[in-house]
Amino acid sequence: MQDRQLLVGNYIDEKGEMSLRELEALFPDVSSMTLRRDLDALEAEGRIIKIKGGAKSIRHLSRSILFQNVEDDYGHRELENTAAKEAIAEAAAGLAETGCSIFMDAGSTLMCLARRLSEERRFVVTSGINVAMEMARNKHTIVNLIGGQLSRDNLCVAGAGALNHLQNINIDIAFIGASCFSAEAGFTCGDYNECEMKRYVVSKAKKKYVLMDSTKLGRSMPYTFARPEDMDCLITDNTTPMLEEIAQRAGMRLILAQTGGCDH
Amino acid sequence: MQDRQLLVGNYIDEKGEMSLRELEALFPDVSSMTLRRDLDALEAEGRIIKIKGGAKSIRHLSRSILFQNVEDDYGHRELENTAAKEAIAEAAAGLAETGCSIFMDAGSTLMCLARRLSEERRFVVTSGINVAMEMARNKHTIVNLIGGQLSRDNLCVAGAGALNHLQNINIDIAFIGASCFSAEAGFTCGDYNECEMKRYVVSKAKKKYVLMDSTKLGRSMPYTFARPEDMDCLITDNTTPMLEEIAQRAGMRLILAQTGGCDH
DNA sequence: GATATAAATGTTATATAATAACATAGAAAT
DNA sequence: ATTTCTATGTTATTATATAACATTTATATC
Repeated sequence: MQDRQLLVGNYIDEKGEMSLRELEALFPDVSSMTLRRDLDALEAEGRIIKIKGGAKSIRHLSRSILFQNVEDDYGHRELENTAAKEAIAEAAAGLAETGCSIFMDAGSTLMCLARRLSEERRFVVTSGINVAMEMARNKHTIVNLIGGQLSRDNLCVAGAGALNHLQNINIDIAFIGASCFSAEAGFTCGDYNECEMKRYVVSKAKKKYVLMDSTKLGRSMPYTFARPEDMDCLITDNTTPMLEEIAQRAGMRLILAQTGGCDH
Repeated sequence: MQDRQLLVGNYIDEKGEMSLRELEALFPDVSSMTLRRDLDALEAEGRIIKIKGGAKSIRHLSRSILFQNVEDDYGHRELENTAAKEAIAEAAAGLAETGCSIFMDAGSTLMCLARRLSEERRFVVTSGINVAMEMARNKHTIVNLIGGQLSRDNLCVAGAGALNHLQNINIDIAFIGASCFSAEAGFTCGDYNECEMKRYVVSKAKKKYVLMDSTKLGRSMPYTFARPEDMDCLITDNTTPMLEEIAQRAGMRLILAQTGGCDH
């Protein structure tokens, strides 16, 4: 039956990867050979790829590919601190009201957020082409991509055209990523165009949230795009007394995202 | 040795997929167990994924994912007429001089072209976010992405912002895709914004090439973005006497791309 | 409604591949 | 020179995939 085949596909998409054993447990009234044949069919459709003892979801793989930021010379990148980023994204997702216009920055933390938001009807402006691609999965989401020069590093577009483009767009909520934060320099990033773009968004948006994991605390990059007093809220995974003081003085709310495991 | 492991990775990237047998033949002086362990390491790095009897390249998979145009309701799409598209792209690649500014449209044929162009130093403006992603693979290519609303169907951005954006960009060579061509309607496409964008590019570019496989001949879509006399050249995989006459009268060059297999 | 045909599923035997555990050789460190 | 570690090889075992055939279920045709 086609029914079961679709179900199998959905299960695999959901979990990312499933063993034949798990499938057998889920479908006890068909033989494992039938399930194998289902996997064959799904693979032929390009929906999954079979691995030893099970299968992986292509859709899921595509997510990790989009994450993988056109990999660096050794192929490893952005695998760092995933737990923190996921937690931060989870916390941010709670702040993304529906029915309003949302700006989403580029970067891996924002990509984590995109995954969580891609199920609902929304209007999204973004500077990240992987974010755009992820959000476009949902038929009911309108995705607007900023134009400009593409940065290989973080798949972010920025530049002269970007500012023009943003001029005519209203932003209710802006989710912005930061490369670093320090007391002296504020929120910084390493690219001039990107910095200008972020600064413009900050000046324009009604609510401004910055997403940054705690490893970026106390460091700085060349370009400052905002000071604490410019932002409504910082969502991060760890705090210091210093940071709390700065936040309090600037009237910037601090949200501490709980990472999955215990964190002592 | 790390050396061999890198080599194995490169081979797999190149061929997209390799069996253990093939690897054994390529590396006769190590045992198959060693090669297995290499595959384990490469998989841990996220470079390949192991399948029964061999491995697949993630980089290669990512290409098919980018192709797969945010799949339609049944997951199959754009697998049609791949041979023709590849041949057309191959012919077009020969026309893409280096050291000039190139516009690349969105769509699967253009994505085929992107794969071929992504090895050289270039300046590229594009409306396709998958095209942009593919081109960004090369460190020496500057990629400029048009902004605007993203179409789920073909991962194309277009709209008001796009025209503004294009205003300040000079285009030496434009590679444009077409959904349909007919004698009465000329080159057409199905989206208004996209049509305007294409038309603007055509008006602006010094050389204008249109890429279209022959299945799209004789049909038409709502919006006309160019007539034969507007274009310098049509690259396709098959011709008709009718088409040849039209081309001749309009002064549009016809390039016939040879598909791999014999085509009688 | 009966029969023929095709499609889907089940069963088994066989071939193939993956793993684990241990053995060996080569390189780096002391 | 000796130790230690890492990379590689060997083998036996286990698990998995495949192929071929048997059976059931659905579909079409008369």
